Parts: sequence; structure tokens; C-alpha cells
Amino acid sequence: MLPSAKEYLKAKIESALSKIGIINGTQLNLEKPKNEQFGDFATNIAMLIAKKVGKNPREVAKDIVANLEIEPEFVEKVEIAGPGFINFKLAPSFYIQRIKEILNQGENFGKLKIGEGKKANVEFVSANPTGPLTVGHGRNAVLGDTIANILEWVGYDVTREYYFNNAGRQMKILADSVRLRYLELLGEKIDYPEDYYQGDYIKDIAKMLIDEYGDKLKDGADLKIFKEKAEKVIFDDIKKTLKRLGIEFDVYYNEDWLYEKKIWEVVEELEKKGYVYEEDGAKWFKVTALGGGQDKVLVKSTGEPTYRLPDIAYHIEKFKRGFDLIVDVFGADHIAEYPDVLKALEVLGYDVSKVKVLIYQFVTIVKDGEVVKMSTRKANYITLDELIDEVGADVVRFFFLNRSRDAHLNFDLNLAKKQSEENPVYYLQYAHARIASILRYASEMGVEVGDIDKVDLNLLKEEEEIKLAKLLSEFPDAIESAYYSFEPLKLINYLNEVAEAFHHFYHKHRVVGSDPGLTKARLALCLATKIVLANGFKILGISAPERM
RNA sequence: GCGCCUGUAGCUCAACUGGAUAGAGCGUGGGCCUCCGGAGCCCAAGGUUGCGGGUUCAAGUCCCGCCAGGCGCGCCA
Repeated sequence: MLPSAKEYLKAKIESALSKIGIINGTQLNLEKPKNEQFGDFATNIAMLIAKKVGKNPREVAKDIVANLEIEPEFVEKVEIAGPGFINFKLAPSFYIQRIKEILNQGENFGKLKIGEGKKANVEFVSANPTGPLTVGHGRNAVLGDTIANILEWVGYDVTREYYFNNAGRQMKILADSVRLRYLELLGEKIDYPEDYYQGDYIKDIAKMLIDEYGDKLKDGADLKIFKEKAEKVIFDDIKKTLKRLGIEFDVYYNEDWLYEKKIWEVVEELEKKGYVYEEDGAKWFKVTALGGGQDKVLVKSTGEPTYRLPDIAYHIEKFKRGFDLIVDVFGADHIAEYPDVLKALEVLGYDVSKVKVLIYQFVTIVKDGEVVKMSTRKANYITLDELIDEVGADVVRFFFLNRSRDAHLNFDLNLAKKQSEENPVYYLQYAHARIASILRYASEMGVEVGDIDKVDLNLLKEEEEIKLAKLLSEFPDAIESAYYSFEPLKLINYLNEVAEAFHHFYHKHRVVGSDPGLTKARLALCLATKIVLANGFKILGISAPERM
């Protein structure tokens, strides 16, 4: 296998540096210039070390270039530009030959070994079963699932995990909400409390109970049956919604399991380390002693634990289960709580660097020009299901992924449909469908790529062909970059470039033409593009249509 | 009052983590199918990157101060 262009150039520059007696302490940066006229790769190394060497950057660059030992069949041009950039233009064959590799690796092209032999846990969604998933949960679900996909692609053994609590006060209110609706449906006069769950799904569940039990539950003071039914129905509904987006979990972790013993062990351990004190009958975690803002209650004066305790215990469990990477996907409303949890874990001797907390900014819903405050309790929400009904799973996934985590997401339902018709996801999918169509056409004409080793790829000489081939060879880099930043958006941006480069190529050059050799080479290029797009779509969780 | 995030084209968002002339989509104006898919391609208009300082060869990006918006700051989860 050929070395990647980056690796190749890096090695050459390093050796040139050592030849002129510079030991490079700083990171050697090779980046892709925005402007093509500056070549395929550029390094700013001369500017970075100029001061240390006591020369001006352009002179340093000159020294480096003079000592580069580069094979002309790989590198076409090296030049010094601007304040001291060194620009490299690689020979087209460097990229063209990669097409072979792409075709040979097929659906595995782009898979990396960074996470080989390591286990990752991605916890996301984690909504308690009190109502249907909302558009807000959608962002969490899609982000978490896609990050899990990325981790799998770079080699991790990934566990998708959903953490839930079915024991708290919310669940009691939920159960009682169902009970009251049940009685109401049986004809009793009910004063339904305002702070109970207002959604219609509560009535649906009550109706199911009537179908099942008639009025037998009428005077049962026991909420258990109401709670269990509600939980089951709602959870099934949540799972169904997620499945529509292609999301399935490996583990549903019930917070309840931690309450028996685990959380008290945490208190004990923290006490041993001297980070717990009692005040007003409560036990406090000494966060201030660890550089935090204010101390936090671990155990209330009533003897009940606060939510913090199971959170800490849960993460300890994850460590004990042997994960090398622990990813939490949270909305911005959790911003204040995770630092305390991390501090506790650190004090207890766990390697906090394994924990990656991903905070995404909130989804605000605009309906009829006004911001809707989302509340499951008040039934002021737009469900994820409704959104999927409206625009389809691919658009939903793409919609949530096509912005950075830190970007606040304004969602206007009135515009959702309109936007969906012109959604950028179709731009990508169209490129894929178009290639499929070309391949069908070629096949009808009796042309196939056949054995790739017999195709003369060097016939690809046009600017658009080389540009596309070059982009395709960068697919693994795009995945790596999405992995390091935990930003699926990087992959989308890359795929957009690929689709664009393909459309340009298509409009300028005919694939199936009179020259059989060239036709084969171009078909190979098309196939390689299709593979890259399809692999990228798989990571994003969107479909790769053969027709649209 | 304190903490986190955001402010970039009319709108929704990018910008490879400090690089060279800030880019896409939608919208607006124009052009392109006798020919492998027009859900596409090409051209144009549109910007003092919220405001003011600073750091350096280089700032949308880093630091400080304002202004505006979002989310938090509980013996709720």
C-alpha cells in the first residue's frame, strides 16, 4: 500500500529539517490550502521556527526546500509562497492509483484502526419514560448514534447505552395521571391537576387499561399496575420512534440498580478521602476543595440521595465494565452537573480523561413565529415521530447533524416541510443515484469496469478527474477528523465536496464514450465515488438510493 | 450576580482548531438538456465576521472589556 500523501511529505520534511540541523519541537502541520493555486498541501513550519533560528521565514523555507529529497514521480512541484509557506503539488498519479485501493476495499474503505482492541460506551437519549420523544431528544439521539457509528468505523467495539430512571417522583405523577384519566373514562368526575401530564397519550394508555381490565382497577389504591402499563407503552413507543431513525440500543441501564448498594459505597469512599462533611443534617460533597464553585448535597437530611450520587455510581460502573472510552451526550441543560461528577471520579482514582462529555446546544422550536417552551408535562412539544412523518428519517438525521454541536438550533416547524423539499441531503443522495444510473446505463451498453488491475487509470488526466480522485483518497482523513473532534459535521462537509466534485466532473466529461479504455477508467472513478459516498452515508445513518 | 454556549451574506449554517482572496444551501437576477438523471451545472448581486481594545509575520478563530440572545446555577431529576 502506498503511504498517504501526508505521511510521505511529513517524512520528507522532517528529514530535511534534521539535515539543516533543526530539531523540530513543534507539531509539523500539513494542511490543505483553501485556494488551489497554493497546491495540494502547505506547511507553515518555516514561519514557526524562523524566530528560533534567527532568520526570516522565507530564508528558512529556502533552506528546507533545498534539502528536500523528493521523487519527481510523486511530487510535481514545490514552491515557497507568501510570508514563508512551502506549497506542495503532488503528481496526479499519486491520487489516481488510489482508485484501485478504493475499489478493492469496497465497503471497508475508510475503516481505521485507531480504536482497535478498545471498548467504547456511548450513552445517549436517556429520556425517562414519561412521554414520547420530542424534537429536542432527536438531536441527542441522532448525534449519539452517529458518534457511535464513527467510533465503530475507527475500530472501537461500541456499546450503545440508554440510561433511565423509572422510580422517581415523575413516574409517580405519570402513574397517577393515567389513573385519573382511567377513572374519567369510566365516567367519574375528575378534577385533573394542572401539573399532571397533559398529553393525549395518557388517555390512550387509560383506554388500553379499560380494554384489558374493564372497571376492575377502579378502587385499587395501588398505582403499580398503572405505572407498569404506562412505562411499557411509552418505552415501546420510544423504541419504535428510534428504530425509525435506525437507532437501536445494546443496553438499557436502569438507574434503580444503583440505589441498593452502589451509591452508598460512593458516599463511603468519598468520606474516606475526606471530601464529605455534614451540615444541617445533610451530607455535602466538598467541591470547593477541588476547585469547584460550590459544595453540593449528596445525601439529603431525609436520608435520600440526590441525583448526583447515582450519576457518579453509574460512571464508576462504566469504568468497571472495562470501557476505554466513555462518551456522554447531554443537552446544554446538563452543563452544570457533569463537572461535579468528574471531580468525584477523579478523587476516587478513575482516569477521567477516558470520559468525553459532549454537550450540544438546545433546539428551540418556533411555531407560528413564536418560541414554544417545550415541556413533556404540559404537552407543549412536537414529537420526533411527527417530524419523521413530515420529512422522513433521512432529512431528520441530516438536519440534526448538519450543524456543529455548539450551534443553537432554531427549528421552525412551519418551514420544515418546505426546507425538506430542498434539503441539502438530496444533493448528496442525488450524486449517488446519478452514479448508479450511469453504471446501469454502462451495463446496458455492455461496458463494465471488470478487473481493476487491467484498467489504465493513467488515462484520467482531466483536471476534474484528478480533483475528484484526490478528494476520494482523503476519505480516511475526513473520518479521522470527525473522530478526533466528535463532530459528524466534518464528514458531511467532506461528502459535500465529493458530491460537488463529482457533479462538476459529470457535467464536463462524458463517462460512457467511444474510447473503451477511457470509459473503463472513468467508470472506475464513478464506482470509487459511489463507494465513498455510500460508506459516508452509512456512518451518517442515511440511505444511499440507487434511484430517487 | 456567577458559569457554559452563541452572534459571520436577507434566512439557515460552514470555515480543516492561528494561515494566503471568509464559503455553501435557500431566497433574488440571468444563462445551460438532440447527448450517460436538470433533485444538476455555470454566471451575477449580496460581508467593516455584534462593538471596542490587545497579542504577532498572520485573528472570524486566542486574551480583556462592553452589547444582544440561549441554557444553567435546588436538600428537583
